[in-house]
Amino acid sequence: MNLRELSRQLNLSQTTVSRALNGYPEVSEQTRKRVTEAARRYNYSPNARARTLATGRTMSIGHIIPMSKQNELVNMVFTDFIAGAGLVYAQQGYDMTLRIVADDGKLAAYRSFAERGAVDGVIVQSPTRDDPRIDYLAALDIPFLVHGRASEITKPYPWLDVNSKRAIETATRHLIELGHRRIGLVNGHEVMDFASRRREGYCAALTAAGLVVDEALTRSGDMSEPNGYEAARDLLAQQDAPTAFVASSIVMALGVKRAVEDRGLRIGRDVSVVCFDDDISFLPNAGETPLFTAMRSSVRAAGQRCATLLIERIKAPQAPPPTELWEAELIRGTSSGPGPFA
Amino acid sequence: MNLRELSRQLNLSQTTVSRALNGYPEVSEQTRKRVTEAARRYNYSPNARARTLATGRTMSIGHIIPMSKQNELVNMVFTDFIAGAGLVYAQQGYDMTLRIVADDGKLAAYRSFAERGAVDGVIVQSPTRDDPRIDYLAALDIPFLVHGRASEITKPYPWLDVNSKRAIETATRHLIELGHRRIGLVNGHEVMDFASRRREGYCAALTAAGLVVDEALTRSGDMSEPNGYEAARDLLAQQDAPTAFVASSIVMALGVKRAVEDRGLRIGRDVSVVCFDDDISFLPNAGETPLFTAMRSSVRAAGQRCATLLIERIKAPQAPPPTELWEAELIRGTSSGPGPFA
DNA sequence: TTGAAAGCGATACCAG
DNA sequence: CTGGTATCGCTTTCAA
Repeated sequence: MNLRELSRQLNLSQTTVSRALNGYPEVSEQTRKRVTEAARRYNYSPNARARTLATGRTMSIGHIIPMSKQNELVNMVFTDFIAGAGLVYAQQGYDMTLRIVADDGKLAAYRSFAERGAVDGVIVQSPTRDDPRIDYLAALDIPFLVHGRASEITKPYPWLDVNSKRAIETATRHLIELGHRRIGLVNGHEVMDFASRRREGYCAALTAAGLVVDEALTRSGDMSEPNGYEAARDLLAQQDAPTAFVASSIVMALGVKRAVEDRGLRIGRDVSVVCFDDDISFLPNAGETPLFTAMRSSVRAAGQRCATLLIERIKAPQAPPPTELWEAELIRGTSSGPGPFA
Repeated sequence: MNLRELSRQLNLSQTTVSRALNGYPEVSEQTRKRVTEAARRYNYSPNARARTLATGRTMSIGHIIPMSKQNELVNMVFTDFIAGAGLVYAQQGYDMTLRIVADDGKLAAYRSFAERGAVDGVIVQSPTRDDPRIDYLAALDIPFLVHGRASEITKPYPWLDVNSKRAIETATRHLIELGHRRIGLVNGHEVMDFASRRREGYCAALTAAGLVVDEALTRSGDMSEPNGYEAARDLLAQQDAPTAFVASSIVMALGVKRAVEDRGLRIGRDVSVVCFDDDISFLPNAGETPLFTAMRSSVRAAGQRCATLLIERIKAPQAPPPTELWEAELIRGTSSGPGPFA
């Protein structure tokens, strides 16, 4: 049953039926009732494809998820984020259009979404410091929202980010206050914006305490457990090894932990480890610590907020780009499980 | 730039341009070249919304993810499944349309996908024994594929399932061969098809060994760690407590483990635990054991295969519904971590 | 308050 | 091999 048939049954024009069903005020209540009843009786439901063409809106938001060939696994950061965003979309009548792509296909995927008008807006996740997607999307003139920031991009664009720098700064200061003087940094790739901000926080805390930043105590690389392990192992093997670590993610912290224990040291006694993360990827050996729970719900909250902001932007594209900086609470590990802790 | 403008630039009809771009054979190579070049030059890309209406295909597949109010977390089973499916979709030119809904909104969500023609096909996950979605979708005449089965539904429908019964049967037999005579079953809700099959496997193994099924040794409920804990705790508190457990998922096995240890018993010495799972939900205290890895990639594989089957079905709707039963390998835990093991 | 008709931007049939 | 034209099913002016 489509609109034409329905309107014929009712002896009304398509226009009127459409208006009645879409809640336009100029329809008499009586007609509206007739129409809605008939619609229900004939089980009419408007064709989404046609509506989409007629209105120019798809009522769906694009998300692109990179899946690197090597790890073969989708970074689960995206899971909770998507769950949060999806809740908001559902509530607002949007669907999520998801595409899984290889890392090198990301840009093309955004382009395809935007140019073909397949979605009404897109979310950009995990930007690099100079992420090309941002200019690209701005030029294509499609509403978007970045989860994170790209510090090298100066033109205003809409983003929501968590204050990585401050969080790591606080964490590092915490270690300094515990008496540590040689503190290792096990960071992600610093082309990633958040990773470079985390280094800034680390450096800021050291400097503020009158300590010098020793490059030999910092490492950056894949945010994986094995890489955290290797980094910490190397750092611990140095003479004058660090007595504490700042890890840039839980996953890496777990690698650090393993390296520490491999040397026969004990975390919390011989070595302190703190970490910050809104990357709640699958965690080898991570327990359901309060930390972990907090991470998950924090990412979900970010997803919700990003979705909300994006939808607002879709509805009011002229408004100045929203920017929102979240202050992360420093969560001290009180875990009784094998999670990372201070 | 749209088709009409492009065709005017070229002094060709829309028809010809469309044909040239879509690789129809009846276009002369020369024209095709002119067209493709112009398309590139003008950065033309066909409007997805219009194409969707014209062809009647959306080139997207619907997935519905229930998010129960209570646990507030999306069951991560879906993550790897979706990753696998998404890979196939991307490869075949499909997008995934995702909707997160409350448990009680599932049916309506499928309906909305189907009736409005918003997607070309849908995936049904975690069916109950008599899942209403199946008849519903069949009546709506939209291609679908069930991951799992609904044993009470007799009409043929397309599905892919893993042989839960056999897996649990094997696992239970394994325990019997170890000498256990009182074996507890910690199962999911048995309205879920897979859970009822798992019970069947459990019973079959016992019966085959000449043992009687003691209902007092079986529990079913939420597939959560706390529920696994409670179930096992209760069973262990009985006189004549079980000396071994079959858990229906890793998560529950972890609860069982906790209950066992709470009683001062040791797994592998005092009590044996086996589990089967293609539910790779977030695991409190689970390690990246080979078991776990295997689960994840198994679910991903299932996602891939389901996607493939569904797309085939979309392309050949008349073909008899495909059905595929996968035999699960029984993975013995050789984990050195805190995972569940035999 | 209602209706006629013009889009939306492609695809696809039927002629030539 | 190319073109004219109807079509997909709705929304949205514009007129009445």
